[in-house]
Amino acid sequence: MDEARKVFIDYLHRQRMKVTEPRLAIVNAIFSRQKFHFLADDLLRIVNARRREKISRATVYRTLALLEESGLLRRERYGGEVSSYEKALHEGHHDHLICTECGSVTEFYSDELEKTQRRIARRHRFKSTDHVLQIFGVCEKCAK
Amino acid sequence: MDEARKVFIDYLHRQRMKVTEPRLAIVNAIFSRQKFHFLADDLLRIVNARRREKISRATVYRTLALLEESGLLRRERYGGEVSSYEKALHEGHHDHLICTECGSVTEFYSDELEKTQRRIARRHRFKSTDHVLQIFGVCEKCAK
DNA sequence: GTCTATGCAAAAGGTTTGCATGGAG
DNA sequence: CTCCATGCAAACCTTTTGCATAGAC
Repeated sequence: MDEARKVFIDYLHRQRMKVTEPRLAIVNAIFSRQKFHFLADDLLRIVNARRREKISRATVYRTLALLEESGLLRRERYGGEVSSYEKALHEGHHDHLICTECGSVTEFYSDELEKTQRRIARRHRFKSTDHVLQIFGVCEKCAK
Repeated sequence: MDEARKVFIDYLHRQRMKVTEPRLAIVNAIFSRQKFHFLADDLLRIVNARRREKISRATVYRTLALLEESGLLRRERYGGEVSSYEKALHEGHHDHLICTECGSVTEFYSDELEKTQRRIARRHRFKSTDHVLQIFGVCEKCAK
């Protein structure tokens, strides 16, 4: 996605930060791939796979933080110890079905669910801004 | 709650593990308090507050693991880096309203929500076993 | 007495940071 | 030319583990 690249560059300009090669390489690595979720460590490996001058772990983490601030990524932790990152460009909030067998994550969106949640929040006089719903279980493939 | 203490002791017996003073001190500290959620580090501080012979961090973690295995606690991670533990005695599944201002956690249960989730899982041919729903926002108190 | 639990300190594992240097603007 | 970004290594922080000793059964 060149869309993401553009958003990121705009963000850097707005913040008077520099558009550097390592930063671009990282956004490209993330958004030219179709996977929605990944771990910092996987990204490090992927982005450096075909490079002579390796990008350091520190830079990967620093760039992930920028991507999060710019709204391009969302950082999450599913019960595990490591953070995973999710692309946020394909916006429109959604929730997750997480397979405990193979670890696959399926996204879904349900308007009904959103409405129910808003109703619950209202009932508790809670001003909700966001939510995370993870349904754990076994996906179709693993169920066979 | 003496209920929890009893369940824990039974569990230890069943596992041929020892009922030691530090273990009892930890269950008591957790279940004589009304809070449902806490961090390992807070627990360490609380349990040692009035003790001459301090319980070590290692023992606290080891005991928390036992309490989790025995079903008395549930371990969770809300986006932060540290685990928090939730008492599981007051059973019956429930979800959380989490205030991003003061960090307070309010529990709720909605049958309608449960049904909707089951419907979604079915639609995706996903065998759900469990789920976690966290609604983030601002609680009534902090909203003022 | 035996064998598990404890404390201590060190190890782990993911993430962050300080500092000197390299490179964008 | 001026600062910000990078790499490296060390620091961090929570949690886990190895080992010698203390204590439950």
